[in-house]
Amino acid sequence: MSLKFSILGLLHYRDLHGYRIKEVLEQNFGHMWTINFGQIYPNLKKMLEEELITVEEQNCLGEKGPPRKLYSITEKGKQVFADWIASSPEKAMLLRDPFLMRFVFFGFGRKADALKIVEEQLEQYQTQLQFREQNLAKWQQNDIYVNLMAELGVKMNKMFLEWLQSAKQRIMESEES
Amino acid sequence: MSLKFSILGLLHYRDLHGYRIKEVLEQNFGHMWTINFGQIYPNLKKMLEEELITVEEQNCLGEKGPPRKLYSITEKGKQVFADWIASSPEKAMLLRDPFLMRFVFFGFGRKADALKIVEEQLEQYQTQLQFREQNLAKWQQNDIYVNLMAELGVKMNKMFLEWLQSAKQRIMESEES
DNA sequence: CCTCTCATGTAAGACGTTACATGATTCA
DNA sequence: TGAATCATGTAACGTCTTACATGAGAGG
Repeated sequence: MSLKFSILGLLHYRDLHGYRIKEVLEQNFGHMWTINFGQIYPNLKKMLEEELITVEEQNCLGEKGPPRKLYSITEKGKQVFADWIASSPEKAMLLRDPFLMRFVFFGFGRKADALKIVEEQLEQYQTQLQFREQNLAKWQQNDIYVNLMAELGVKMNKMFLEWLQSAKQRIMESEES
Repeated sequence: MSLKFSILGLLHYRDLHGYRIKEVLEQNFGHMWTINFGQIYPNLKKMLEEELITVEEQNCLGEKGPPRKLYSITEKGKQVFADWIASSPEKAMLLRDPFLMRFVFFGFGRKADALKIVEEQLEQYQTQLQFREQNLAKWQQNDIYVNLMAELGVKMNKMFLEWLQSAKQRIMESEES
């Protein structure tokens, strides 16, 4: 379960509460990862029980905003994280793209429908590219790995965009089956 | 749930039984998708109830091999599939890569560990690339969309490989934090 | 005969999503 | 006062994975 380790990773940077964890994860991984409160809070609860993190409740003190719970990583948490990061990941990656899922079967649909959906996806890739280029700029001063990751995101996005543009041409030139 | 539609898509090409469906899906999407029998058989059962497919049991007839159940797509199934393929997909893609998940946090680990894991991943990308190039060659005569998809797979793989090679250089040249 | 592959299936549990419930603070 | 945002949480449901159970056929 990688949400657990993502949280431990983020807590290396600074203490966070659940709501903020979701924001940060969405900013960093939001283009390829969805996180729900329904996952975050139960996870934090479990990690507390495992003593990977500690909590400090900021109820009615001088801080502004509604009451929140600030989580910090423990020594045990750092150890568990360190073991994870030095262990070999499973090799398989999971790319689940609802667009590509349809795309591969477009031959059984109508060319006009295919082109309409391709058009929509091109816009999607363009919007996403802007977002990722902003991220890249924003993270310029971060550590080398975060930077490299952001660069990969931009490269990948550009490649998908170029691929889909040339695919659109090929589809338009193709004969109706 | 897209497994349902993948199965309907495959059944447009030819009738299949559950075991074969898994093989075909793994050959085509195996690098980005894992499918278990625990998903396939219950899905087929449900799709039968929804009358999207029909079944023909090949028990003790002249065919060789153990008894199997051959599934075909119905007219209703084709209709449901056609509606799906003409509908706009959700935009978000999901990229869940255990390697990248670790990579982004390598700054909190040791450089030697990072390099070891990067090395392993390079091999993984190389193996995968060979596999995808074979697929591309194999699908040369298939329809335009399947071809384009296979090309994307190869392009993406090459990009990841090149990115990780240059990342390795940058990591080696970087100062230990 | 034994093992491997082909083939179908179920059950338990982990993981993820959606929807709902609650309440405080902020700002118009 | 009312709506929007910040914040925490739970319950129900759906999906996915892992492990197991079963059995036929093929090949040594």
